[in-house]
Amino acid sequence: MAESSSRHYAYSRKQKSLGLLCSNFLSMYNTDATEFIGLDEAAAKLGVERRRMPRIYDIVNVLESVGVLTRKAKNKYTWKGFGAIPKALQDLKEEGLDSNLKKSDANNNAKISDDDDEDEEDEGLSNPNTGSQTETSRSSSILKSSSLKVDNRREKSLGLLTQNFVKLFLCSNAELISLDEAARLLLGDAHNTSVMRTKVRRLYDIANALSSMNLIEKIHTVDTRKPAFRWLGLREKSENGSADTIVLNESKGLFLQPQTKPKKRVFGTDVTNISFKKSKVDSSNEQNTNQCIKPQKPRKVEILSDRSCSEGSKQGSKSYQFGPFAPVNLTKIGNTENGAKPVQSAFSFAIRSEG
DNA sequence: GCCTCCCGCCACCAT
DNA sequence: ATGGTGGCGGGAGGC
Repeated sequence: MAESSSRHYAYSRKQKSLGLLCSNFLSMYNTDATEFIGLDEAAAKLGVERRRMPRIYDIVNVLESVGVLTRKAKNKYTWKGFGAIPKALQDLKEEGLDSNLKKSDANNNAKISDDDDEDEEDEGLSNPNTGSQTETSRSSSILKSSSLKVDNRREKSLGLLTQNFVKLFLCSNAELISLDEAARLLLGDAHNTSVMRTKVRRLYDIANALSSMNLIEKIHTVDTRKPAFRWLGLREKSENGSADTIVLNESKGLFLQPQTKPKKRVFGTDVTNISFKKSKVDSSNEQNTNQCIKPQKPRKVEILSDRSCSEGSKQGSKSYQFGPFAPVNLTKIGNTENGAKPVQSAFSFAIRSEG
């Protein structure tokens, strides 16, 4: 044990990060040729040692949660690809909304009010056994337990947690959810600090994997410095490249927010200010690059995103774009120097009020 | 026994 | 120093 601390700096933790591993995993298999994936083989190709197999499992579980993979058998997965994500999200959303209805029924339809109590607390993602079926309902493999006992193990699985985490975004109008809030919502209400801490730890894992797919983005709020996640979902770029429209498939532009200055309230946190910043991963010398960009409102915003937001993906620019999970050299930090950044969308978190 | 992977200690690192 | 991040691997549950 003592030696673990004596590890030289010969290597960087980043090189072993879950996010990077996930990126590499994705770029390695994201081809038409991919059909089946053997975890041992994957580990070997990625240079993952045996003892680090748990990391592979972590990734695979997250990927499976969003439809990219499907478990076939032990150590065996079927590659579905990114094209399967929309459908998976759709299902997830339906599941979430469904269970949501059951719970709060016609209780809070027009929750346009403001207040501050988290109305999404009833998100219906907490229940342990009662409504658990809704969550894993059609998740194919995940549920194959068939027994009502819903293994404790399953309940705490990274995969289920991932799905619930995603539902948080899909089923609410929030685009931004703080780490704390996510942990709280996903846990119910932790009066136990250690339990919360553990949950948060898992959230980091999930977030890293999801980030490498560009489904979410990690950011920091200015005032409290607390970490938060921003839903990116499946984005579509307009020819302009300026409009970062979030298009969750056929779901009536759920996350699109007008600029009607919502009531800034981000799950408990008062994120009044947010400003863009760049990734820390390859932040060689970009400390001055992160000036506060001011939209049009007088309030400045500062978002410290770990993984830059807009990336110059060179894929077809018409349909969905799953960020370029950069190969080994990751860190894209596309072009981030001019204003014109889609900062606005950062305001989209408020309660959507539309008529 | 091997496959899975939950759990949380504690080092790392930005502030 | 503080507190967010996250590598890491022990160990337990599930075949």
